[in-house]
Amino acid sequence: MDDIYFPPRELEVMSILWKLGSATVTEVRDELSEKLAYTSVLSALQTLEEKGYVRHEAEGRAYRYHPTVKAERAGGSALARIRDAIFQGSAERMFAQIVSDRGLGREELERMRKLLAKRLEEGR
Amino acid sequence: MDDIYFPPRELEVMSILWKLGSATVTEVRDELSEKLAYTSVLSALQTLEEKGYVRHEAEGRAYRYHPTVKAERAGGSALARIRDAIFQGSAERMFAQIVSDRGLGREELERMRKLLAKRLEEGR
DNA sequence: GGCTGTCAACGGTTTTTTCCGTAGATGCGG
DNA sequence: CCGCATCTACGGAAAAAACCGTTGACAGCC
Repeated sequence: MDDIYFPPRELEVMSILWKLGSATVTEVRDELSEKLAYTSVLSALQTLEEKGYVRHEAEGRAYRYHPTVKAERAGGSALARIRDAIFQGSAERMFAQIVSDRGLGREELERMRKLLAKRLEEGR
Repeated sequence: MDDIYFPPRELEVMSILWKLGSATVTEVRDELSEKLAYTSVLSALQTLEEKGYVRHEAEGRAYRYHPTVKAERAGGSALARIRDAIFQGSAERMFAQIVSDRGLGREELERMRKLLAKRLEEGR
């Protein structure tokens, strides 16, 4: 599949767009962890647009940027890359790493269990 | 925790070191998906060493490179980054994405179920 | 000793990523 | 209409990443 990859800053910008659904330059800027110049944020968005990961439409005088890639798809690509490169292709090992997170709550784990159970049924 | 991040090529090199346990420049080179010049591979390893992710020892005339970071730890860091940036902090959503992979076999899913069950017990 | 092959060091080019200053357009309040 | 604020476009600097040519060191072989 075409492989989606975001360098650190571009990933942070995409993260904001996924969270907000869409955003203007100023809105992205306000959400960033570090305070960057307006033009820096604009540049990032323009780069992402050039790569085809976002599009924009006019909104008053400003542009509103929309992601053109779903988070799930980017996530799938990123997870596959990690699974293959770091866990040597083992989804199980990757899963073990996720599950070992001490910050996981009981409810969250329960919902994972349900999801897995459902997947085991349907999958035959 | 200190955040571990590998750009694409460096990740591929690390992947090979994790797989083989350790490797010389030539061995890494032979495993690479694209055929790079010897010096290109050496450069990548030297960069990684500068960043502290590998170390080397003499082996005959050559150097043998060892990862100084465990795959699990790099994996944990990468997964946390994906969870936060792409799945907006939801391990559950991330998990759902993993589980939706059609390539997952029944046995693998079963072992995941067991892992999760165990985690649910011990966690109180 | 001279030749050959393998190796690391060094330096440099190219490309990508990150960041921002400046300039020009436009809208708004007075 | 003027000044001010807000926005995009443009270009470019700076840093990081990717790649490799050249050089000199050294070992093995004849």
